[in-house]
Amino acid sequence: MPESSDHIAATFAPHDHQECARRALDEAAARLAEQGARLTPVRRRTLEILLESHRALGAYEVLDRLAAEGFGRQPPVAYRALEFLVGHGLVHRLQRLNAFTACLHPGDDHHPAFLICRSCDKVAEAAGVPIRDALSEIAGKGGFRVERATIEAVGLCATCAAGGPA
Amino acid sequence: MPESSDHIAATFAPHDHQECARRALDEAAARLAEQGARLTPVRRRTLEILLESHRALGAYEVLDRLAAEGFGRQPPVAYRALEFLVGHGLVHRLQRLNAFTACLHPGDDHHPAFLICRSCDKVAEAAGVPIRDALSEIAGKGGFRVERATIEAVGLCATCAAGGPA
DNA sequence: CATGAAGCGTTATCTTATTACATCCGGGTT
DNA sequence: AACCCGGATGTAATAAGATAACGCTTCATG
Repeated sequence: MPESSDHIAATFAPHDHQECARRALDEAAARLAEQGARLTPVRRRTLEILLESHRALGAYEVLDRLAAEGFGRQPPVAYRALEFLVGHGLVHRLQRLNAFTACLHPGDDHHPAFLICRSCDKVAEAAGVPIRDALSEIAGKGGFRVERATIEAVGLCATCAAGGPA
Repeated sequence: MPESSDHIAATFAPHDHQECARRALDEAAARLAEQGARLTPVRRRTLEILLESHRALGAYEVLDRLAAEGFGRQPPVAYRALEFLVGHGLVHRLQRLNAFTACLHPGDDHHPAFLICRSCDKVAEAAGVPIRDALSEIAGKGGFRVERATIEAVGLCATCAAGGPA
């Protein structure tokens, strides 16, 4: 399995995105089949839409796309599909952005830290464990038991720092 | 200066809250005076409202309070006061909750991690530096430079874990 | 093939946040 | 005092994000 830092670089660098999205979709389908959950047309399409870029999309952006393709045009349509995907670890919700992004390697570390590039808007997942450990340790000294944590960083990716994406 | 873990315990444990709020307000006033910024009535009252508990309040909760006391009753009234206070480091915005909480020790570490108790809803600030360092290191390996980070944990505070607050 | 749960669609509504513009107030200047 | 200015305050209107409640359809299962 690749290092987390490879995932980060791979997300921001130009790459064969067709391939990258296809892999993620296949993995998602496989995982859902295992769990006996149904990847219905709306759900599949929602995931595909998120997989088309590494950006995070708002629920209404997703909804517009779905509506344009013949699915329902009311908010619950998008929210339900997104909620399902989030629940199955295939999509992440970004609190800072009120937006959603496809998970690129479901199953690895399901509670990553997110790196959001303010220039290209792409979102990468970074290993969350060491950060969560640091947080839990500090919290624990004050008697607080951490159950879930949101870790989201805004900054500049290597590609943009080097003068913008190709 | 006390350890961060003391701040955490102090926030969740029963304590002389009058005193605690008064101190924070005094510090806030002093800091603003230094910066030549004006602590107007709405702003002062907004800060006081947030200081009345260690909970995070939504903008509309604050607005209701302000309106009931004779201030304007339109959203911008609350949002402007909150924005001002956040800008001067006297109030923090919690992304997870879409809510605001008073800063108890402005100036110390202005970018804390937040610990939100899911039982009593109180919010404590924990030392953010070590966590941010861990995050920056991981991100840096992937070529990402972190500029701002949101670190918010939900869990159970010591007081609630021990059977609920007094 | 009956049936009950899950899924999808709708309408309506709620919460959160911002834009745009009018008015007011305090300080410094003429 | 009259003037002007910028910041602060107020309003109305609307955008953006999210959920509740309800009915019809689909589908796996007995």
